[in-house]
Amino acid sequence: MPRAGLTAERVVLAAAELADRVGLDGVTLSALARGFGVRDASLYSHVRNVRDLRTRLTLLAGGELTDRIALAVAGRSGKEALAAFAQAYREYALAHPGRYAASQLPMDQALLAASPTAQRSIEITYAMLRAYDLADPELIDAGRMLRATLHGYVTLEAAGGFGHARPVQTSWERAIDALDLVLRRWPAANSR
Amino acid sequence: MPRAGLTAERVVLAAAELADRVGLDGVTLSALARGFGVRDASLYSHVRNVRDLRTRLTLLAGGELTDRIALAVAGRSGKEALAAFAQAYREYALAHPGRYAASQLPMDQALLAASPTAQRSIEITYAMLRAYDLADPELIDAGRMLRATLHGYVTLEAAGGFGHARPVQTSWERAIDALDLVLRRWPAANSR
DNA sequence: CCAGTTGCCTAGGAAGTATAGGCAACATAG
DNA sequence: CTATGTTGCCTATACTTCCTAGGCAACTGG
Repeated sequence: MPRAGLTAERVVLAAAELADRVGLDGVTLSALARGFGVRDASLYSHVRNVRDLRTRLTLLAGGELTDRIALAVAGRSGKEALAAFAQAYREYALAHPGRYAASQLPMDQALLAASPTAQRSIEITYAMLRAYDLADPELIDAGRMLRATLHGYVTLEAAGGFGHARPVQTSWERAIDALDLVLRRWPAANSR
Repeated sequence: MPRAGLTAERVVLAAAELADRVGLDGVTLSALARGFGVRDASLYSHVRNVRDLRTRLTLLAGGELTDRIALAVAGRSGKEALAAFAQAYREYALAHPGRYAASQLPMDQALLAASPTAQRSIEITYAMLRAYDLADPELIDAGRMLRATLHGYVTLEAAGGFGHARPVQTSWERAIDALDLVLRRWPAANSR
């Protein structure tokens, strides 16, 4: 039986492509094995189990998303950086829905803490927010809100949640404006 | 073989409770059948298939969430209504993680359009936003952003995405303040 | 070349989804 | 009450997915 030349990397990449094509739920070891022309049991030589595959996929997609964002915000600050950040984020999610979904999967906290990519993602976000003169602890609050808004937006969009005739792109641009506004005037704790 | 007295409603309710207990992924016809002390095949007398079960679960959870929100905002306006809305939203998600996840599942658009609950949810949201003097098309944009932020927040929270030591409740309160700020000063299209 | 490693396979089992047909509990009409 | 039609349960079965164990030969390195 000649070897098919599989490696863990190749398997994960194929999983990413399959996720984008048929959705994350469609990524099974069985489907991947069929794609490679091998038996499903053969994949266990390269990934430990489905959970291992998903973790690797999460890290791959998270890394890609972070790279995209880093490239987009490089050399920019203020609203320009925010818009670039958000645009890169949404474009990645639109172009790679399965990868994006994988990037947001809950993951073992220890693995997450050990991931250079996760750290980098946080640093890029905070660097951008510091240009709005935000510092601890407002930096944390604002960072969380930013992430929530972006994630919520692309998730609802992907789920067909914006059914109104109003073009989503227009609403998106308004949302970026709104985010810029609150980042410039982040509410203090006693603003109520 | 005496009948176990199952109905579709009972099955869906059990699914909701199981979802909250073990997560939405753990809701299987097999698990439900075990809970009722019947064979899995028996459940097909009450639900057409897994997809039908999920759709019913989505509608149930969506209705509960909408009821909670409606109750919370009744008689309130402005920031008080917003805070009540958001609090009801997050509390439901925290108390019923599986139900909440089910409420956000993509669903057949035709079924969604025919759902009184979905319509009601939209109406409640827009009623609240009108108190901020928002009108079409800003109403749509703002509504989308509100939903995105809330959904993103509770989703990231549930996935353990807010790992920093900063208490999430504090960040949450700041996010509501931020939302109130942008709703009061919703950016116009030419604000750039 | 030889020995050790390992990537493939088969075999098999567990769990979940789903269909078909049978039987008796159930509901309803006369 | 009885007869009849309905249907909720079961068993049997098939398929899919996930996973483990052991065997064999391709592969690697000395």
